[in-house]
Parts: sequence; C-alpha cells; structure tokens
Amino acid sequence: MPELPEVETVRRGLSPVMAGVRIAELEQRRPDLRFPLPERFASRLSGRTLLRLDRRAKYLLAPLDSREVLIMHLGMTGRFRITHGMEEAGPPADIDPAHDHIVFRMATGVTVTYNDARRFGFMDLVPERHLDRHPLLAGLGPEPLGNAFNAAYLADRARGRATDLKAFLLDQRIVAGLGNIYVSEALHHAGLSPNRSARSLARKSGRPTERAERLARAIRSVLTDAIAAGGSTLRDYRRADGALGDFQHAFRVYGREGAPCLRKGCPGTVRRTVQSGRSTFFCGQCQR
DNA sequence: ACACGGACCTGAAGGC
DNA sequence: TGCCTTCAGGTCCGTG
Repeated sequence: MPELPEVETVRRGLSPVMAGVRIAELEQRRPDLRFPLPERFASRLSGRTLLRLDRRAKYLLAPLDSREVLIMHLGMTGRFRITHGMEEAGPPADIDPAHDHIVFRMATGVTVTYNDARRFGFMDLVPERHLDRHPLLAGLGPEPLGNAFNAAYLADRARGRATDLKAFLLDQRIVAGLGNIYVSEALHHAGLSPNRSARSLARKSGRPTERAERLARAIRSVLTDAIAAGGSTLRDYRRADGALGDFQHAFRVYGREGAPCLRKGCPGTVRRTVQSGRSTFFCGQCQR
C-alpha cells in the first residue's frame, strides 16, 4: 500500500485523533515487527503526549513531550485503523485482528490500531536530537515535493550512473518517497522509458537536460495528484468503517498490462516487464 | 562507490 | 476442495 502519497494520506487521517493527544496506554502485542521493538517500548509511550504527526519520505514521525520521536514505517502491509469508544463491531472483513500488533489507546477514548500482516513495517523511539542521525533517515534523498528537489538536482545525481531510470528513482537516497507504483506512473507522465540509463539525465553543456526537467515535473505532478485523490477518498472510506490506509487511485499505467495507453493520441499498449525483480508498467510507444 | 540478487513474512489469486 | 506456484505498494544486507 504505502508510498509517499499513501503515507501522507494516513498522516492526515491520524493527525486529528493523535496530534496534541495523550496516549493513555500503549499495548504492544509482540516483541518485534520487522526489527525488535525498542526496550520498554510500551511503558515509554504510555502517558506521553504526541505533539504532532509529521512525515519524512515514507516515515511517520511523531515527536513526543518526552523529547523523543516515535518513528513509524508501514512496510508493505501496515495499516492503521481508528475506532471510537462506542464502536465494538470489530474490524472490517479485510483486516485480520491476528495481525493487530500495536494499539494506541488515546486519552480521548479513541483507539488507533496498527495492523501489519507481513510485518515489514517497523517502529523506533529515539531522542529528538538523534533523529537526523538515525540510520534509517540519515541517507534519505530530498522530499520530492520540497524545494531541494528539481531538475538540476536530478541531473547532478544522475551523472555517471549506469543504472536504469526505474532503479534510479526507486533508490531512496536519490529521492525519498517513490515506490514501485509511482515510479512507473512518473516515467509514463514524463514520456521516459524505465530502461533508459540514468546518466542520460545528466547535465549537457552545464545545464540540466530537458528530460531531467520533464521528469522532475512529472514526479511532483503524479505525487500531488495522488495525495489529492487519497485525501478525498479517505473521507468516504472513514465514513464507511473508520479505517485508514486504503484508497482508490486511477493509475495511468500501473496494473494495466495489455490495456491501451491513456496518453492523448498515443496508439500504444501498456506493457509489463520485470526490472530488479519487480513489475514495471510502461508504454513502449510514447516512453523513450 | 555502485550494482545486483536474495532475504525477511503472510495472504490472495490463479492454474491444475 | 485441495495443493502448488506466483505475486504483492519496502528496504536491508551480503556479494561481486
């Protein structure tokens, strides 16, 4: 589920019930997610107030009133769901409560439950002043929707890189937040082949290439649209069953193998290939 | 430094 | 109804 737009959607959904609220009790139901949870995790969080809910790349960051920061990553299948005290109907059909691993009982009576079937997600609790040096966060590239990310940056990082654009954009050290879906989507938007070498974005006669310009714009555009879509469908989903982290978005290429290319005037068909072990969807006609 | 493949874990979907 | 294989939105780690 979660690439940057989904994590941002989750952040916006959780903020109203968590930001500024005290955790009356945190229940930890197993010793580990992907990694062992920190020592005394539950007792260090119980009674703390969550000051804000921020996002960096695909990480949720929750600064606490203890000068510590709770770091959360959803992996592949991590989901949060919100339940209000009265509702005891149990989780929706597509959630197996056996994978409810962490339960936040907020002082307001709201419960936020972290469910993660594959357990690729993780949480950590670190002193605020160590956050920037945290091994998980220290090497991350710029936020694609922030000021530091642009064509000139991409062109610089692409210099001499032998890898293809697919792998280049999946690398969180280059730009932080894209995953398998939005890399395909962004490359389609930009009209660039996922097989093209990254170095072909590098500067020519001192200036970022036109391709780098297109790609930077495409990444911003695709992510911005997905966040907008997540935000709007989230409200409907919450009305239905109070859950978070699931939403529909109309992808232009992802998951559309064999279907017509949606670029205006393009006669192509979407193809699926495998790059570094993962599906890539693209149109061989309009992506060069 | 970079590039690549395998590893982690569970569940859903498809073929026979 | 099984059983088996493949695939899934992430990223870490070991190997060249």
